[in-house]
Amino acid sequence: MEMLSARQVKVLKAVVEEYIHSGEPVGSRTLARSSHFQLSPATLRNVMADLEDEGFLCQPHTSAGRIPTEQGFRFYVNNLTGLDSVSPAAKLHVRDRLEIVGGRLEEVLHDGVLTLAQLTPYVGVVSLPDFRQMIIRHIRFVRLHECRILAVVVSVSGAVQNVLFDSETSLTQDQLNRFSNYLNALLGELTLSGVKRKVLQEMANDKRGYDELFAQVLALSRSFFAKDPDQQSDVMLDGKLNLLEHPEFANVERMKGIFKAFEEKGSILKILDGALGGEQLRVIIGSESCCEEMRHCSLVTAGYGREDRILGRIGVIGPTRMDYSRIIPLVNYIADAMSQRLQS
Amino acid sequence: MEMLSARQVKVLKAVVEEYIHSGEPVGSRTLARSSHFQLSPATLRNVMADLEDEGFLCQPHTSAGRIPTEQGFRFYVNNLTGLDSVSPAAKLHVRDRLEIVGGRLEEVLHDGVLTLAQLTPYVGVVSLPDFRQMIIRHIRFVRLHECRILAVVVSVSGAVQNVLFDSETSLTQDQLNRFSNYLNALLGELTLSGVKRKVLQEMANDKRGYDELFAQVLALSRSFFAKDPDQQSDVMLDGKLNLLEHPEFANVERMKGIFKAFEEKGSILKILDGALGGEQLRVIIGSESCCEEMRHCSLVTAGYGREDRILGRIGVIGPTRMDYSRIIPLVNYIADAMSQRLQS
DNA sequence: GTTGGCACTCTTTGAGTTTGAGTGCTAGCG
DNA sequence: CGCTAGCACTCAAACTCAAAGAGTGCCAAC
Repeated sequence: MEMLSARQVKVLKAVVEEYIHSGEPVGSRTLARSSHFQLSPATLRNVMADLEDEGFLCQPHTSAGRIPTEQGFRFYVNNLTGLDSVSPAAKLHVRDRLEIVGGRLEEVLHDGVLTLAQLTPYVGVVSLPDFRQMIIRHIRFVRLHECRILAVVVSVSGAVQNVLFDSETSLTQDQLNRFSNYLNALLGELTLSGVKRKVLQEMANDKRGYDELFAQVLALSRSFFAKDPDQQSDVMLDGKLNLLEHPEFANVERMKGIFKAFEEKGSILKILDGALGGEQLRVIIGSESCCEEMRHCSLVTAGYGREDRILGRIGVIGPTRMDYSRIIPLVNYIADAMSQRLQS
Repeated sequence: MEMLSARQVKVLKAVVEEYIHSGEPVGSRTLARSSHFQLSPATLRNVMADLEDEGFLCQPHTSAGRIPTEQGFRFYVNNLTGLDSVSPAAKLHVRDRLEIVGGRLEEVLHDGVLTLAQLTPYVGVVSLPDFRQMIIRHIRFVRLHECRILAVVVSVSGAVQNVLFDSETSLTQDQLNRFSNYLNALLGELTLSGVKRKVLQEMANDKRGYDELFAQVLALSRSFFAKDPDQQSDVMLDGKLNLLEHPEFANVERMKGIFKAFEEKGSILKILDGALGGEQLRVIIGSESCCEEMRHCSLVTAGYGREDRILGRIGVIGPTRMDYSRIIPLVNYIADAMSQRLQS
């Protein structure tokens, strides 16, 4: 890729912003008029032709204006200077909502996507942490029926997960209570997979096999872990309807594709957490998501979590023609606010 | 409404079925050709004109064929004879899926809507039972943090509900276990609201105030019931995308309205459970739902539950032009199968 | 009561035309 | 050498117009 001249950069930026604003291909005349260039349309045409050669712009058809290519958007986003700051009203909105909501992880996350869907014309999205990697506060067993047992697993961040499984022998609730106590005493700062590993390890070298209670706890744990809460992580979406307001999605076919991608959340999850490098902010533009249906969408996401550990990502999905300079700071702000909320 | 002659009924039925099949307004010629009437188009025109006067048919514009009005569909549905029987393949599908799925209420219901969404080109819908009216098997309390407590409520039909609340005093898990045991011993065949009523009653006439443990259980229960799991009932939907395949929803505006109704599930719930008369089968056609957005949709639902008590309704949402004679038996079949599954 | 015929209505389709926005190119200016 | 004005060209969108096709209503005849 060639180095762009200062003027080219300025023109590209103007084209992108005008296009984000209007949604129409932008021509040399509009650009000359609306913008504060002291250049004639003819000159701008030359510059734009160069930018097209370099792959930053393209034309839907010969007699139309230019629209940015993905590469154009990418350049624009990478060289974004002077981001908008989050409006005080939005800040208030975010804070207010977070005040009200209870401390359970799911509630906080749900509140986050809801807020994003309200403050932007896009879809709010958040990936739930992989439960197996969360640090467990405790596990309780509830006897449902004969051997049928419900395990209630609570993480330190307040996520609650129910896991249904069968034990090998019928146990009373009293026994289960004792087992719970015993097991909880064992868990230090462990993740669910950590506990699993520890339990399996202990079983392998049964040097403590003489301890009756311990053996029983292990047996139960094995049944429990066999079930493996393999729903792993998940995503929440909100504001899908927002997308319908955008002219680029008036096309029913395109809409169908996107909604299909939303329905099977796996693909969204893959995009969100794929290559979990853990950068704080991430912008995925169009086909960069490697998801055919999401070709016309962009994602702006930020990691949330406790201290240095990123638990998941929250952000928005919208058309590639997204108001990046407003959205990026907003997503960052909400991710920060949520992280703080989870800290407490 | 005038009495219809046998011939009028036959023509109306033919028009409805042809329209359900093709989606196009049906004209006198097609009707004369496709159907096994021994009548000329001209005669059929006369009959159809009469049916239009009576309000059973209408014309989109003068030079088009006729389409059934809601009244026409209503008559058709009410006088449906010779319903299709459920195909063996569909029966197998339903049974197979129900075999696999676990016994938890939510799982069974979710499986039901999923199956409907797969077997029909419509949206599967089910209303979850009002939790407050379900008979409780037991309640467990789990200490999350200081006064913060998680109640796990399990119904006899296997529904599990988590309720988060704060107790007035800090309690240990051991205390909570004892309280759980005590409370569970109390619950007979009671619903959650029944338990609530009983607890409040006992508190009022505190003739047993001397019993320390009992007093504490009551105090905790009060905190718990203050929280009141007021999410009450809820609906699950599946297969929303199916609707996009129907030509009548190619219109983006109309689609938007329907999806909006889906998003705020309250309105769907109201349609489903509204006037919970408890008929086994119910067909709601177009504006009969009294929901503006659902004007172009029909619902076919059947009640499911245990023995004589209807817990909720399951069925499909589709265009008014729905294949009623196939859908009605299918919905009935699935509701029955689910009820049986819940029985066991 | 039923039917054939006919005039009429209205949508749909496609071809042809116009309009307008926008481009590329070139010659000329400072 | 960079910038600009002008001009020819392109193409999509909008519009008009006519023809085709589906269907109706009505009337007279069987």
